[in-house]
Amino acid sequence: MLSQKTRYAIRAMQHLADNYGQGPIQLAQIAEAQNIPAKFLTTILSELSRFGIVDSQRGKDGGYRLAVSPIDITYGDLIRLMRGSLALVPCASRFAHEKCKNCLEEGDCRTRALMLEVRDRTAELLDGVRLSDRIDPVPAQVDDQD
Amino acid sequence: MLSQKTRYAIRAMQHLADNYGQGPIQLAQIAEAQNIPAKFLTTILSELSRFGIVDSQRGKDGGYRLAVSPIDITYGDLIRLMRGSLALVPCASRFAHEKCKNCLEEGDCRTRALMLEVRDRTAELLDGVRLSDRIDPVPAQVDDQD
DNA sequence: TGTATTGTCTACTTATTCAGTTGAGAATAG
DNA sequence: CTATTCTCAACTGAATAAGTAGACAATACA
Repeated sequence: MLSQKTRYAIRAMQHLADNYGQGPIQLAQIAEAQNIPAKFLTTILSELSRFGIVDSQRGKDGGYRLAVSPIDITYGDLIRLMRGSLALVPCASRFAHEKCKNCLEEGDCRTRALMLEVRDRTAELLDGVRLSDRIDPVPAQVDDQD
Repeated sequence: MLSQKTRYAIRAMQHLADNYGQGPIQLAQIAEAQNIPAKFLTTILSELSRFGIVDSQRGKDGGYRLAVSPIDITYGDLIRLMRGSLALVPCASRFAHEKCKNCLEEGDCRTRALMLEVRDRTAELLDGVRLSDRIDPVPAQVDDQD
């Protein structure tokens, strides 16, 4: 699961993408529109700013804007940035690869091939959609069946 | 990421699958072969037993065995059992669907469609491989690039 | 110059989850 | 009836997540 913080970051970035090229957007406005606790959002936006993916401006009429065109930011980028990896297990990560603790040797691992496949396919999907893409919302789920 | 407990559960189940039809396997043996803390494994196996996916037998020469043929257990089943869901966000889960906390209305959600696609594709892969399948291990990763 | 505004940063706090242990108990074989 | 093996509830300690507090820095504008 994505953490709450990652989800907030995604929504904040969508908000900035929707207002790209329109001058700085204030934190308070994002917080309200996206239903994110304002104080927590400061942590998140400062972090994104340190990552260099948003620019910030202080003082009157200050705020935040994307540092990069929304066409150049994928959902995969955002999740990797906030969470470190798209993979289900450390040994199946491609950018943050490390040995799974207490596991057998990687060469003997019975699931790594499958986990790599899942991570690759997930990356393909998440890197295929950009912040500039308008995604049609799917109707809310009614049934309760995963 | 999968929790350590989920990863232990998967390895324990693989061990039982490898010894399917050969009488009960003792916890201590699984723990040693799979490098899992024995006491923790009791918690895990008892849980799996309560789920009805393994049978246990107490007393001398007791142990555990799969309650179901390994051909009828997929990796997706195991992860869902231990983690509750394959999805990246609660609202994209199909079997454990619930609203994401502090989110916008589902009908307005900009990422749900994408998250549903990821979860469906992940499920397809994970439910396509069974405990009975012998997966060829992938050579250990050398480079560090996810 | 100075004051209101808006973001930055470090350091908490509090809640939750994870990982694992303890220890008493119950079934079974012999 | 005893040794073995699983069962179960409760507990602990560590890590992570989620969020808050509050002092500080930059900027605009008067």
